[in-house]
Amino acid sequence: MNYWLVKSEPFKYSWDDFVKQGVGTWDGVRNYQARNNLASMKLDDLVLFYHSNEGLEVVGIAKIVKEAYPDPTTDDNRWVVVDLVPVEKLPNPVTLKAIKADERLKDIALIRLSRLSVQQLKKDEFDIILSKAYGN
DNA sequence: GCCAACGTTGGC
DNA sequence: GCCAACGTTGGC
Repeated sequence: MNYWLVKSEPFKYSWDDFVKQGVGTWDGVRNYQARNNLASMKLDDLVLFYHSNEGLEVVGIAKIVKEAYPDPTTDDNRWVVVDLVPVEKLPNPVTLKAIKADERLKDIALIRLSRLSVQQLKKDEFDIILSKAYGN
């Protein structure tokens, strides 16, 4: 089982849009590193949903329901998408600020590679973020 | 709205 | 194959 974090700008595609839709296709990735991560996602992997630009916080958990297949929004066969479904909205969103403030999360891609839109998380990092979401 | 970080493109 | 120029992302 792997753990991931994806970023979306809420005014384009927010967590609420995602929930309304039920199944979300993660399309439009045009970056090789992000694409490679998409291609590595396995069924039932868990994915944190982060709002970039506005909100700047992890808002929910999703999971993979369909592994990588060619991106239907382009003819270019280099790009792939995955399908996700919402699992749960976090009771307390975890802000970028809170993540930055945690010594144990210093090295996660969200901080180190802030521009990467699809990132892998270690289980530890995933658990730390969730503990903040469910703790007080 | 600015700017840093980083990926991509294209000339040589 | 290097590197400058440029575009994009995303935090502030």
